Amino acid sequence: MRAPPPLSAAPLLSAAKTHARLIKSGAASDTHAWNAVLTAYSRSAGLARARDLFDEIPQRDSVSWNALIAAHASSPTSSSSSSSSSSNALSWDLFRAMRALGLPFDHYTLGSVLKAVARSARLQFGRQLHSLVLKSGLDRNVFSASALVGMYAKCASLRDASRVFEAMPERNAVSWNALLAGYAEAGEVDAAFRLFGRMERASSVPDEATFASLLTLVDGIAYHRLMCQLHGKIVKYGQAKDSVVCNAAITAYSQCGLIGDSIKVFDKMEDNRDLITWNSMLAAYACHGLTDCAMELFVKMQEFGINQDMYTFTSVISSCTDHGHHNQGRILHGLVTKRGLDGETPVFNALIAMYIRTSENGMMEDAVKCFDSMEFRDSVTWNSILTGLSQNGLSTEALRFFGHMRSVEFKIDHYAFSAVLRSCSDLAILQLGQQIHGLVLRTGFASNDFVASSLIFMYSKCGVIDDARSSFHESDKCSSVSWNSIIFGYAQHGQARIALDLFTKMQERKVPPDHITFVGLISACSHIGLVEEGFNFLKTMESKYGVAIRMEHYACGVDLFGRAGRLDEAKELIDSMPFKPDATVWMTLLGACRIHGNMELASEVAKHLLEAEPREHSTYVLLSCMYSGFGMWNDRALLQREMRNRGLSKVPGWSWIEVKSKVHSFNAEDRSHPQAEEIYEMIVMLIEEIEVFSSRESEIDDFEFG
DNA sequence: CTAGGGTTAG
Repeated sequence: MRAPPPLSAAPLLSAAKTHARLIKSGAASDTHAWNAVLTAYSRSAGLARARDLFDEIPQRDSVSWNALIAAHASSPTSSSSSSSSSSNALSWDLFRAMRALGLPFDHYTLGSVLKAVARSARLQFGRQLHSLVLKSGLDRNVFSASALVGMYAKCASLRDASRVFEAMPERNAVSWNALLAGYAEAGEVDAAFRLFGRMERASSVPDEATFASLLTLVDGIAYHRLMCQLHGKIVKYGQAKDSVVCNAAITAYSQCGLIGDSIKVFDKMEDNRDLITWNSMLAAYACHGLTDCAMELFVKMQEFGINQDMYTFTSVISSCTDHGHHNQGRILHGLVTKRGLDGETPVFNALIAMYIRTSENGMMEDAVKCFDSMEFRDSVTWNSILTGLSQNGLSTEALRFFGHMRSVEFKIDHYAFSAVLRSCSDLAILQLGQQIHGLVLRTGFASNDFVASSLIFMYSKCGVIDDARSSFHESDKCSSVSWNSIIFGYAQHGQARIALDLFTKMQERKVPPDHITFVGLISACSHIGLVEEGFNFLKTMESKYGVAIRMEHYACGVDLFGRAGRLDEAKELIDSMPFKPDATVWMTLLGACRIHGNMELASEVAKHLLEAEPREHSTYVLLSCMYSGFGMWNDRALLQREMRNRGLSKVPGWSWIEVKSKVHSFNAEDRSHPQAEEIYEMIVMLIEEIEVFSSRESEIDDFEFG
């Protein structure tokens, strides 16, 4: 069970005294005094105590009912128990009971019921209350009208919220903030800041709630400038010391990459830190992968006697990023149980994600154990397991789990579709992928960029580039995600010109490219030998497009020169790198040495590789292959002995294809298939055809956009 | 007896 919330002793004590006096002195009719006790109890002793007291009041009036409804509408929430949803529902029931008794309601009543409706996002009830507000003329009351704005904003009906707001004869900061919070929640950055500008011009003074909402909009390094401007406004309106503003600022600074400023805000707070302050700082560390800082802060919180909650645990658990933190993760799991937080779905979702990240072998036992032990699972829970299976290459299990989800879960969303389609790609099972595509179309997820991206990936992997293109057309195309996939698809299919045209279209649509876009573009150029174009992307991606060059871009660049036989330039590129090249970069160069038969450079490169990753079997295989090509049998024998000494063996690669619901698999030089003769005959024919084709000039299709 | 705001997991 959960520890009860800390009670504020003084008001509770004096309320209890009044309560005792009321019972003893026979002042039963002093409803005013009873109501005061009711309010005090609901604030400091919890909902149950308030309900008991309500039953004791001899002559209940509207105020008694209002107080009880208000108590239900603001009782604390917990994801595990259904107490909040039921207490919200009870507010509504109490309101109906009150009216059935013929008691009049007022702006106090409606304010509370609207709050309860907003918290449970029951828009239909909210609309009924709206008509009551209008009928009773309370729409001119600033409390009722603001509560209405807040209700519509929380139910994500921003048009209604704004309509009520515009019709208000009188507004205060709460009215402005209610609408502003709606825009902030929906991520409507422009609308939110336009409203803020109006608020300033209307001489409404922005307060701490205004800035708390605005700060949540800061999301990514692109908001750096905006954050500076906001900081200026906060100082101007004297809100820089408010704890709620500071808490939001810690998160905002972290979001725009300025974790140092988050720490500064946190350090300055000292006297007015609350639980959310600590949780925000913890989340900032976790988000930046600063595991040690997060752990240290977590311990410090305990030393300060802070009552850690589910937010604390979800953050500190999510700071365990890799296998190195596996033990810390387990300890935290133990603490979760000890603190009685094992009923909290978000905490368990974080644990599942942690076990997936920190597992060494990509196995999912721990995560599945968590999943099995949970009482309340939400879509995040299901999707985490599915995504974990899919990302760890457990494709068959992912497909089976997806089937399970469909049979028990209420709704499959874009996360699930994206993951399961990815597994279809990995297995190259087109038929099942097409069936799931059908499901995607029926459920209306085809326009989602993530789903479309997986569809594009699947079709292009299965060689059906036209269907990949159709899926691209159906997507929203509003993020780089689907663009990247189609660019990759055409790059893999050797149609670099189309990939480059797509990049032009992407820019016309003002979709910002990211680091993955450039991997696609450079490798597209590499595949058809557009060396200068490819190198140009590498040279300008930082200066012209503001995308930082990463290791994989250098690997692409090495491939670009390497495939074209310009091995010296490939080597020069590696030498010019501002950071130490990793194994992939060297491996790319080694591959190029093999294609172009440069044994001298290959030996040099192999030295780097065997030093950096002595257990990588593919280095030995590539090198040994080259030795045979050059007839260097002694070197080959030495290398193979070395490989045996280190306990390494060649891991064969497999290919497979699905024909009429049967999967046929092959590995190199494999003649075990019953139709091997025919298959190899066909390969010879295909190779001839390819040679004829490539001797002609390649023709490029025109590409149309929708 | 009322209304708005800050922290979490894919």
